[in-house]
Amino acid sequence: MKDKTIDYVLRTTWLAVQKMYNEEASKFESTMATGFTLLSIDPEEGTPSTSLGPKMGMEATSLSRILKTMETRGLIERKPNPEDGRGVLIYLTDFGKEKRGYSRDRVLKFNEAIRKNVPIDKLITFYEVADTINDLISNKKIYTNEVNNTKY
Amino acid sequence: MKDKTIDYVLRTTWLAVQKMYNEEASKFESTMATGFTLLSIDPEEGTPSTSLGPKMGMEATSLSRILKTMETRGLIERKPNPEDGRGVLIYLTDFGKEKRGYSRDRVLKFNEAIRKNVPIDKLITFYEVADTINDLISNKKIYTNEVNNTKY
DNA sequence: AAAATTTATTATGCACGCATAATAAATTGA
DNA sequence: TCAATTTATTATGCGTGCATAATAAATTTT
Repeated sequence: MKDKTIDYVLRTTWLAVQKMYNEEASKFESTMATGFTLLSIDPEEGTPSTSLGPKMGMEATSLSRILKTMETRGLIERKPNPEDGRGVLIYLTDFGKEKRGYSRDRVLKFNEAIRKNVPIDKLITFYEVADTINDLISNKKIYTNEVNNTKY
Repeated sequence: MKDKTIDYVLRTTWLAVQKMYNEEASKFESTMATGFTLLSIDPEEGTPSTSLGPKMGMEATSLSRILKTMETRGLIERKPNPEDGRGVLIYLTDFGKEKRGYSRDRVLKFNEAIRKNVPIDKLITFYEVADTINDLISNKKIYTNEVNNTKY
């Protein structure tokens, strides 16, 4: 494993998690992204769709299609936001609340399993390294000093 | 960051890396996956396409479409494997070799930047935790003990 | 050797996320 | 106030990866 690049490790580990979540979600006719979205919607009151992107770490434009699919499947309802003519409030249906419970269970179980099998200090280091990677990328410090097109 | 779930950290960090690689690749009319594939192909001799999936950590079926696109774009040639009537050997074109150099540069620069900014012991821990996550998933130890459909 | 199984590949459909462009409403500025 | 800008949303196209099914060649079994 240590001879692999950092991007390889990140990529394959994430793909494994994604695959696992999608396999689990398929057991209750759902998907990973739908599950994550359900968990980001307040089950008690209208959730402004603007709040979902930041919470889930993705672009609003990516969410739009997911929400549309979720509405088609009867998991949510989109209602106009009375306080903002552009905006939308998301409401979970009873069906959506049911699926949300299943998703919540899967996410909790996965995260518990990791915490039980990884010492806390190592987990903290893992988070720190992820933070550093995100910082390096968002600060654009990697490719800025003159792009090198050397051929190998 | 520490209040985020492990899957959230993995997902968003990988998405940031993917986005960065795609932005870089677009500067030389390529994509991330094409770059990774180019780097897995031996520039000197025919590469059996069977070797690519394991090396890149993905299914052969996923690669098939990527290779087709790469051939269409003139980066590679697929020739029948004389030693196996089912198989295919991949050859880089000169154009493919040129793009391979650009991709190699980007991957090296990224991994160097991380290594310069993350102490080696922390990086090792990062790899260890990733290993543990992959093990837990592939050993199916997370959801096997009676699926719990409790509603929340 | 013939039948059954496995392996390599392709095609197709779907999920997930970004980029870009369009539209409409809200906000800012002159 | 009216124009310019910003913000929220949707639509669309594309890249990336998996699942499934089909096909053909190789291997194993009988």
